[in-house]
Amino acid sequence: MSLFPTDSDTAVVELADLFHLLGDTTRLRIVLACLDAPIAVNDIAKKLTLSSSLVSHHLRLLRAARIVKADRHGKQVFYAAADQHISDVLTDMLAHIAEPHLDAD
Amino acid sequence: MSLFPTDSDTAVVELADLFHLLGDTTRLRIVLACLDAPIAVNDIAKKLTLSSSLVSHHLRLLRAARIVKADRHGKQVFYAAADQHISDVLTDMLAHIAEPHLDAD
DNA sequence: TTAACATATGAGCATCTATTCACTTGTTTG
DNA sequence: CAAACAAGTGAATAGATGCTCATATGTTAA
Repeated sequence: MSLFPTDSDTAVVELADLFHLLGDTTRLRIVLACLDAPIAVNDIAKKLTLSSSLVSHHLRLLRAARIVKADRHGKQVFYAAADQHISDVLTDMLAHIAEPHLDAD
Repeated sequence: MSLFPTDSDTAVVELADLFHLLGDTTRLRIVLACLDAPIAVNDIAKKLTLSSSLVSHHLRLLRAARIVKADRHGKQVFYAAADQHISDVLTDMLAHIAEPHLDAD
């Protein structure tokens, strides 16, 4: 297959799913909170001022898409970015935002 | 600021907006269609079997976020990826999908 | 076992959004 | 000018989804 998949390719759906998950502010914040070091659900909730219920809901989706991975230590479950590509994607997107642009369309 | 922005940072909102736009299958297909070479609205519509109205609606959003850029030639308007970071992001995400993983959570 | 804590999950609701349809705007040619 | 073609836009709607609340599951300590 070519570098970028064609219309009917299931990879498009997979790609869209991943981007969709990162496309929510709350969920993106949760991912960002997991980037530096593994962090427990409650600590994410406190850090972002969210209910642990909501954080858990989002982590469920993020884990299912393998954007984050879970690691239980006693009562707590620590979450971290699943692989390097996740932070690479975020770095690229930040670069896109930083890209200089004239407002000439 | 640190590599990755903090909670209240407006960059988080900007990032989420970009991901949100790529998080729709139709819109993502449109972006992918613009990657290889500039392509006219009608040609995108034909290639993806969509109404040109729908394509136009999506391109409006994609252009506003500077994911694609527009170039008019006569009656037609050609769209292309706005900068290299966009295809970089897609490449990274594809790598994430390709990442080997055991289904052990 | 019971209690306390940490995380997970189901249902309901309010909000958002992708799509369609009708129409308008812009461009070139006759 | 009018006609034909390309693209853009507004409104309406059907479906998706993030959040809250209540509850359940899992883990450790007493």
